[in-house]
Amino acid sequence: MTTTRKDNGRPRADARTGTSGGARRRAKGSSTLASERREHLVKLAAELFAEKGYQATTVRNIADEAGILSGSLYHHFDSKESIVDEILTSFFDELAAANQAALAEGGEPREVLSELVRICFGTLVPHRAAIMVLQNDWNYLKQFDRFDYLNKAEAETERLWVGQIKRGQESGLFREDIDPKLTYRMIRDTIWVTVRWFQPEGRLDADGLADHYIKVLFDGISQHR
Amino acid sequence: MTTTRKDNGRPRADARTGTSGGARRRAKGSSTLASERREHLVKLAAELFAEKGYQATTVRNIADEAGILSGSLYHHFDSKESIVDEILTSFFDELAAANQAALAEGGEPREVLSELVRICFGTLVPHRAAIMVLQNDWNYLKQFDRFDYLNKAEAETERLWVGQIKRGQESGLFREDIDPKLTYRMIRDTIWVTVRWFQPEGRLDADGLADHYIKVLFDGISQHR
Amino acid sequence: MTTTRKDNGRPRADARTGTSGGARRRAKGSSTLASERREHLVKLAAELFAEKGYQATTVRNIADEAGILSGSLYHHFDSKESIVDEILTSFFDELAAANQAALAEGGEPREVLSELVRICFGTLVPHRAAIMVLQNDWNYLKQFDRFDYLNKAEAETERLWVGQIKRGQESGLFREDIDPKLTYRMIRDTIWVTVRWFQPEGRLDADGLADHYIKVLFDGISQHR
Amino acid sequence: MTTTRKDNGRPRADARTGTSGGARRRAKGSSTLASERREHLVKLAAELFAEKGYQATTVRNIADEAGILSGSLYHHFDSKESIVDEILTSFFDELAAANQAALAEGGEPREVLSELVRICFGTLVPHRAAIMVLQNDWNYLKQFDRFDYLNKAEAETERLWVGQIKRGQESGLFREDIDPKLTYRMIRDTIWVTVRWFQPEGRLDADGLADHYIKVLFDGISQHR
DNA sequence: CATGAATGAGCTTTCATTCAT
DNA sequence: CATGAATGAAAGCTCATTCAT
Repeated sequence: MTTTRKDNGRPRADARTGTSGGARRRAKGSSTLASERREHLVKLAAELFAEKGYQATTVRNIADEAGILSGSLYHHFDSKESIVDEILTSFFDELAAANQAALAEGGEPREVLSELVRICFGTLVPHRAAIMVLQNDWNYLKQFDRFDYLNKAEAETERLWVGQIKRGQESGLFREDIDPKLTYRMIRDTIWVTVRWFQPEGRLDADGLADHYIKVLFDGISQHR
Repeated sequence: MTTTRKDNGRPRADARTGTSGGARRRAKGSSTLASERREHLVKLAAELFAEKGYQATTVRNIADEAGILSGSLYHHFDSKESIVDEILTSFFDELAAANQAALAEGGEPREVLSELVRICFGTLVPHRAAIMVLQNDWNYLKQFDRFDYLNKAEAETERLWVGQIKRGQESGLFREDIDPKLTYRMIRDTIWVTVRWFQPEGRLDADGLADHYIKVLFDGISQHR
Repeated sequence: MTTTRKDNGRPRADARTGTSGGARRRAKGSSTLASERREHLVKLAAELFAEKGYQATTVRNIADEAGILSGSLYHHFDSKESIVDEILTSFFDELAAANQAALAEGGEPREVLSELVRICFGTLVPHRAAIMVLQNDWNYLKQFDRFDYLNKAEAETERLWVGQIKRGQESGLFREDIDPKLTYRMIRDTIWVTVRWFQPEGRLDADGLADHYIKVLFDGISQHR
Repeated sequence: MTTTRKDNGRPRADARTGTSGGARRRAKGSSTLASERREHLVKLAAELFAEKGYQATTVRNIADEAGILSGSLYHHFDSKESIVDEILTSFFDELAAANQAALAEGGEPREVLSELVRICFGTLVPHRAAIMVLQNDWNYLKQFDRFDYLNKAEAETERLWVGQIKRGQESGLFREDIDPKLTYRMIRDTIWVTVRWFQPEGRLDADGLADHYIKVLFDGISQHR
């Protein structure tokens, strides 16, 4: 048995931290190479999923891009689903970690919320494909049990945001007449959906977008003298 | 020559205005009946597209829902594409008309913008399927030339919104430090994306949602003394 | 029951002679009108079969051409096969009659053969479609029992031609070293296949073609002093 | 990059000359084997096309004959069209090469023409299917752009034949009162159409047929004392 | 006679996946 | 690890034909 991960596609803890256990086990480091190959394939697939959509991307498309035959992909992944799973998992894991860190740092609700917004916008470039898939293909992917964990992660995120909004209302910082849950959803969607047209090379980069949005979010578009 | 429309799937003018020319022909009643049957099928398809997505919905799914065989659908439509085309066209036509009407009525930019927002939220229920398809399947559909007209319609809508935002800035009503185009896109996306979780039977109906969003949009979530 | 012929598609004797029995039965002559309508439809179908081929021509193509719906064709014919059957039958009947007449007239084998050749070329215009179908679609149609009669008719024609060739050889008019049956087949094919490129409006009309071919057939292309 | 040819179906030069480049690569042997499999499938398809016609032969028919599923054929070919394309191309390439060789050898027009006739008859057995398809299905296939090259090839062949006929007329060998183009077409058609009834096992083989036809062509069927 | 709706069988093609080599 | 061949299920679509109205 090799260390190649074909089982569930969910990265094990050590795979994410970068301290590959495989390297320790294999003097020659071949499993690390394998892992690099694997990550390369995931990246290629991600690009295609982002561009054409998950369903419209065939495993042959991915294989072609990698210069191999479609059947050969199954040495690295046990299904097309497991590839996208890997893309999504890595995104969610990173996001959750960043969110936790922001929370841990503490501060006024406005500061925390701003930081959460900035974190979201910050994933737009490194996790473009995952967000694109979530925006375009989630309606399809949600039917598979294997992706249930995404709903759980999202619920947890919602809990966290809504908590901050309520805290802001209680401390008199935020208006009383807004619905925390509703407001969270709108913020969330507004941010993620930008992935469809956002161009990192454009006039505004991700940080610029975040700043712009934070302004509007907290104070609206009206002129307040 | 028959009245069955299989050609381009784009509704004729009289079909959109509501003063159905077909009604006048009702003497034989067949053309109206045919049109009703057709509309019924479109509705069934729309429901399925909304729920499962365009690609994941098979023509057999649609036919099953209608209690006929898949081949029989082709008596009414040229192709699967032409069905979704019909759904989208009817949405865009109605939206464009409503937008024009709002513009024509005039008023301060804040009033016009509020009305535009309300119009958008107002389509959430009657055109749920079209909006759902646009959110979930546009990335796929855009590759087909036949849907190019949607891009044109969207460009026109953008022109209209951005015009109002700029007018508001010029008259000192809206902040100078927001980007009109960017702001429009965020508003647009924030509204349409709600289709994914909006439940008309829930706590807030479409009007309630609109009001809530208009508040946040103009004045932000911060408490302004 | 009307006099409309839906049964086997093979014209009854009186239908071919032109002295329509139907006219006698119906004072109003409606059946004659029906017959004209029917013949018109056959003509339209023939044109399409000639141009696109039998298989590639759909009953909808035919109906479209006639300005009716495909189902309506089945009031006149009981199947697509019966339409082509009618086209072929009328061709073969006329050809057989002309051949018989040529035989009956008698004369030297060279004269008779020339006449037979001329008859064949003479059908090129009035029976273009039938000949085209026979050239292009016979390989497909032959599988259906209903067209077996065409083989019999062809066998009879072959008997007749071969008889003349043999008679010519016996009387010393034709070379001894040619195979009668083989020669017949080549003559036959050479003539009919011209339907693919023959243009009645071109440099040579059907008679011109016949004369040209007769020259070559009897004396070859070599210069004989 | 693999050696499997799915692109245009037109054989590469080395595949036609017989000095298979694949043979050199035989070390692994896979590419040669693949090519053999492919050729085998083409042969099976050719047989079916010849017997039932191109349109009437389904890809399932072909797959059944090969003992595989219809979808599996698409591992080897792009489409049904590309299979027949391969059949026709290989025929035309070989014919063109043989014609060129005959021309290059030179000789009196009568000799050259005789050789051309013999070449045509000579393809009757090895390329039976291609010729059959051309006779029966060309009327259908010609509508596809991909087969335009066949028209060009035919035009080139015509140029070549007509040139020889004219040369014969100028040198006084052939009669002046025959139309070169017309004569060519009749010769051409007379030869190819024999594919419909020619049986290599019969009384005359392809050479016998050719000799018989050459006799009639040059000197006619009349007894010339 | 014609319509309009539907049938039912079949079509070519696609595609994720498997597996012996 | 990769290939090449195949599977098997399903996809969108076509078409001759039927039949109640």
